Amino acid sequence: METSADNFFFGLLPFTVYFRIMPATIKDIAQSLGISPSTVSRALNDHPQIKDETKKAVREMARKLHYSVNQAASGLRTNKTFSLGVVVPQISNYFFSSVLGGMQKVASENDYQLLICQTNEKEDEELRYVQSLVSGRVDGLLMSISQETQNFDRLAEILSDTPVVLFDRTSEKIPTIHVEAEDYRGAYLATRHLISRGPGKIAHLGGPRKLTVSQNRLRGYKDALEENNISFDPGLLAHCEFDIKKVPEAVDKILAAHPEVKGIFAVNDEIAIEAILALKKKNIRIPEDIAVVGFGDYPIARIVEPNLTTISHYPAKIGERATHHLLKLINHREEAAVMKEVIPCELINRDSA
Amino acid sequence: METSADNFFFGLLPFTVYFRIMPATIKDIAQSLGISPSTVSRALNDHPQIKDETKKAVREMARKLHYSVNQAASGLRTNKTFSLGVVVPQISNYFFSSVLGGMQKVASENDYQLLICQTNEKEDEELRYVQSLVSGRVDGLLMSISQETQNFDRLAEILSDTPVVLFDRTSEKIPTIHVEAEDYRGAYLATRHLISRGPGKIAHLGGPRKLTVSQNRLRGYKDALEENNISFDPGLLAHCEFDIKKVPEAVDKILAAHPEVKGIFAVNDEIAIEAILALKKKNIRIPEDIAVVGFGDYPIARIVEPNLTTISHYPAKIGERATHHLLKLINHREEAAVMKEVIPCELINRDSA
DNA sequence: GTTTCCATTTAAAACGTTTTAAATTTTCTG
DNA sequence: CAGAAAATTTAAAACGTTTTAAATGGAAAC
Repeated sequence: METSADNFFFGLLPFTVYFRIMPATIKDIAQSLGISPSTVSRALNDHPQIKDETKKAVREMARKLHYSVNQAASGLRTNKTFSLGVVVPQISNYFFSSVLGGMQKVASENDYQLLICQTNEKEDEELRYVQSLVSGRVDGLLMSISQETQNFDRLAEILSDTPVVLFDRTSEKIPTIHVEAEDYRGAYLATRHLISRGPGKIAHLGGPRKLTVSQNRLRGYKDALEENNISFDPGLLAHCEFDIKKVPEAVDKILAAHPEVKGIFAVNDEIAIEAILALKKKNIRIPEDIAVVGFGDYPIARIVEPNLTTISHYPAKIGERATHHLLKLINHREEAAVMKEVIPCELINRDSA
Repeated sequence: METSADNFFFGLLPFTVYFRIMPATIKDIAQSLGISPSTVSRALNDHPQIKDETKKAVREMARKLHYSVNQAASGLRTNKTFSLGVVVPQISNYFFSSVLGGMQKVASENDYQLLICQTNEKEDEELRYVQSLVSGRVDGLLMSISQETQNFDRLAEILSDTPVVLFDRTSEKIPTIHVEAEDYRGAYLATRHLISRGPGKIAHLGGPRKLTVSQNRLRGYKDALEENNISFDPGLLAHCEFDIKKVPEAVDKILAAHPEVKGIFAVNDEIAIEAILALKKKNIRIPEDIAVVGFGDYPIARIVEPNLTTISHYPAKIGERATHHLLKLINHREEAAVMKEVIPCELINRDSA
């Protein structure tokens, strides 16, 4: 744990930090007012059977003593934590951090807090986090499945006891509410847009094969081709696994097999932009020689030259809706049903296609 | 809460989700093995006084019954939550989401979890979150102060009872451990780099005046000028408040007053890139006419044209170190002292300067 | 066959809250 | 002013865990 950065300490002030004076409890309030703890508890929770006068006195004393409720105790008694667990493959990533922002918003509007975990796409970390969150830490789970995850049995088993909403990276093996971007239609729109620019072959730089997201975008691409009587050619498809380092090679491979390619649809904006960089390095003009469409409308899309035409899929909205559903699951579980919400996509027409 | 997106539901499968079969407790394990709950508790915690044979039996039964410890109960008894609260102005932002990634890493290595809140730069939300986190939810706090925050008294009071580490957005009014980027030196390096390109005026697009981060970067800029016998000219300084919409106007203002400007140092990469876009729109060549240096080394820095010369300040590292210090504070509070760690910066030389 | 000692196990209390059921006080009715 | 009804408060138990202090049982020592 110790690193060389330890050398960068400078003492600012020569005193030591102290803390954790035992915080005030309900009993303390009761004692100092000469009333019972149950009355204090009820007063604090605005129970109708408590006299207004008493409530006022209790609240005042609570403030005076810096009282704040012990969540562990309250949670133990009520079986509610007012926390939601979030399990994502990666936090520092435009898509997921935006989703998290949306989740935070809705959670906080409803007085819930977010416990956020990052799986690094590892199946075992994912399982460990889910396990830990489910054990009395959270009232429900928001989850986006890691790339690596193969075995859904254990996960489904753990989750069968807990309200959970899956978002973006979903699996039908976990029967619950799913919130996804309109990946299929987005890809369809993107591909159709490329086709509409004129005759020529359209290639696809795909994502990890296992992910439903990639699969749906691939289907959208294929269906758009088919609808325009273009037969799908596997030589025009390369999978980059969300890894930008693989892009130049993938572009080379496609161009070698099909020098006449007129358009590329990439599974996301990062890949699309790497493709643009690779094409520019070859002095291929965009969009005149090859047009490029991405997916996601990342902030870079309007910076890269040419500005990237892409599909916007509103990640914050995905987070908001997923959280909305989870809260509904938690608080009205009677009405809960297995279903899927798809957040609409939109084509953002810029200069790259 | 209901939005039009509710229309996008399609039932997937016609059944309802059920959950929350009462989870197994220590008592259940004890009962099914015919031993006492205390023995079970100790066995699960690998207490040395428990026979190996007993431990094995307990662990097996725990697995069989899908037992997992109730954190609320355990936390209530031990006064430990193994959670760290994180309060940031914004989650979906390259800098903060990267910091969060670093925090998650160190926290998880030490079996801690992260409770993450977003203040949206609002003082009242900040106070509300801190209040709520501190009340028995977390063992300590990682915090980056919101822009709006004026009154540190209440905050300092609440935090005096809890281990807390401030990062990036710090304030000396809260005497504890601070972890910051080397803002002063980074700005100094950036400005010196611009000066070294040849004679000419160097402008600065500054951040929110209240933030120590902005202040330190401004100091670095000024000191680099002074060291090269260039007197600071307020007409070369414009504050954009981290708001990219204000950049074109700020650039115009500076250029109107000083058409002979040869370099611009921006408080962060986003601002720098907006400045580049604004300059390009005026057909000003970068870096030949005006050179630009940013701060942060965001992913866009290597995409924009020309590629942005910038200062890398390693956000994940900031998160890792802050968490490291907080865990130390929590677990060895005797050694705790008020101090500051500064994470080194580095100039990343690309094409814009 | 006691006694001592050691290794294990256990009963019971505690953490701070909420809540059921009962008790107390106040107000109303005639 | 008694008695009923209503309003308000309270005692005590419960949530699931950890932990102190005490108990149990068996082996070793005498």
